[in-house]
Amino acid sequence: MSREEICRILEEIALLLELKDENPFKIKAYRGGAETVSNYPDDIIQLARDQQLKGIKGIGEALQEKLHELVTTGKLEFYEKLRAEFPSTLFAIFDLQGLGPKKVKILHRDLGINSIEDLKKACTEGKIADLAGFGKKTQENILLSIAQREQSAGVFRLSAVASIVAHFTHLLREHPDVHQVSVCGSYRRGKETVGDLDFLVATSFPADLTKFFVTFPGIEQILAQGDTKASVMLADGLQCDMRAVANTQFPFALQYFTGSKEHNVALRQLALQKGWSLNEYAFTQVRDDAEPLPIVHEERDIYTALGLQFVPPELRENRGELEAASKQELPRLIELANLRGTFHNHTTESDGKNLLEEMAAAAMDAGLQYLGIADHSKSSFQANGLHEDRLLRQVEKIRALNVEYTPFRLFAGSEVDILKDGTLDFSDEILAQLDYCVASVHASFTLSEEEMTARIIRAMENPHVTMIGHLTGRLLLKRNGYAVNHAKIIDAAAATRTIIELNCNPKRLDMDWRWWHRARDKGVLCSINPDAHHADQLQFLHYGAIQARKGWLRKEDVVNTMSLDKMAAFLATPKAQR
DNA sequence: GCCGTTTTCGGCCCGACTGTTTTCAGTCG
Repeated sequence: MSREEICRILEEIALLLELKDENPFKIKAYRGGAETVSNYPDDIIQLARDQQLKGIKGIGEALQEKLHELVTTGKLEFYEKLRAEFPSTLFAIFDLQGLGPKKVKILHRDLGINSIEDLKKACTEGKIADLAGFGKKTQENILLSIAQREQSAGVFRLSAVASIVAHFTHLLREHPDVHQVSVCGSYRRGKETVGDLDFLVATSFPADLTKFFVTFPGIEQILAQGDTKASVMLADGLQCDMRAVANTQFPFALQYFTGSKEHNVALRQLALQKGWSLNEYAFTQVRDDAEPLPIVHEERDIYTALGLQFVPPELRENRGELEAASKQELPRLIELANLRGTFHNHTTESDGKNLLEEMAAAAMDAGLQYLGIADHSKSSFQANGLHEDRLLRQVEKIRALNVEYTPFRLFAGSEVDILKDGTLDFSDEILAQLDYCVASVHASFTLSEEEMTARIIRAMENPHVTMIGHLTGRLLLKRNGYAVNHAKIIDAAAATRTIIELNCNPKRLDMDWRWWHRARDKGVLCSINPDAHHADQLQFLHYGAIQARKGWLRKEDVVNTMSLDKMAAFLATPKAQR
């Protein structure tokens, strides 16, 4: 039983207890237990097996016993009994925005609703509006939520499939008859979400490879299996395809299956101009007066043959990359290794899981020169936001630690709430004592686009606001961002010299990559920030680099590529003169 | 269900917003 499975079961218990109207603090205890299990820095499975969980904060006697039962028997009687009381399809309803345990319980009890399908039917039949505590508006909102969910069904966040990609790629690479392996498709292009995974292998024995592929762990159903292609469905609904080609075909297949479709269509048109046809296997001559066929050893040679610069996969979205490549004007894209530090990180002082010192140690381990600490401000109650006195004490502590940490450096900041009217949660006098500040919206999401845009612009006009955090507040596949006029925000950012964050928490990836090219052209700087609530989450910078590349950003467009000296000088310069 | 220089019970995160009500319950961050 894996750590993830245990967490899922504890979370599910919490939901079930909510349905049963249990003591909310008991529910909280199960959630806390899941959190502890997920973040525990040691082998908590082994500790549970050896009954050595005593003393771990958040795991009391009851959870100690339950975890022991889970890891030794693979089952938990308490959970099985609880689960038998409700249909499993009921859980999906909790994912809908606006529906919590109380409402779900009423729907289940009074209308016998057991699934999203039942719920949708009841809504369209107008049965929901008559329920006590519900109304017409609620009914409409539920239908909206369902529509949004349907839109994103069978779609996964990039980070959610990363481990499957690594695992399957590894298994394929280990096979003795495989020469080359790559994942293709939207995953290779670094799209924020993917619908399926495409694996490509070069081999002389394709049929053996498709046979091998369908034996991979976690496969629930084999959708198709032929001599060169296999298609499978994993238990979580993720479809994985594998294609096997000859070694000489590999570069063509890699290019073809990476896409995007629109990029490929444009590329094939270029080939036709030279008298060649391009498909997933080769160039072929289609006109007598065609130029001689090029020799292709690797993917790059295809682009070269067409008179193009190599187009990195992240840019292959048919958004001007071929035109730029034909003029040799593609930007030299930023790389993860260019990052020297990062801002917007939390500690246990607000809702982070690691101490200030632990976050600093993780940053040093990651090879960073500096780390910005930006805990929540007081209005974010739910996140244990800091009042002025706690903030100033933290600043003092950071200054003291910096003496010891030299040449590494902590920057003292705050993730200050942008209040409903665009003013900030801290006064200018307080903000002036910080090295920087990230200003973010955490409440009043339902303002009109005009109001929300004005609200954020007002915050940017504050000389102490260094950068705007998670611009739209979106949670990928879960919640749309609040209404913001990106173009106006970008213009205001340029005018006020305010940095825009690329929040690289894989659930957010906000501001969206589609806007960065425009921001860059207006001279707006980007800060790639993990929004880390745990020391391990500094690794999110990896996703930030990918999204920045998708947004055509170069090293010079991203502030946290600056060396420590330059960064310190930059922050010390008044905002208007940066 | 967890926790404890108030240690075996009593407290545990608080406020805004929405949609339902006619003073508030449910949900969310």
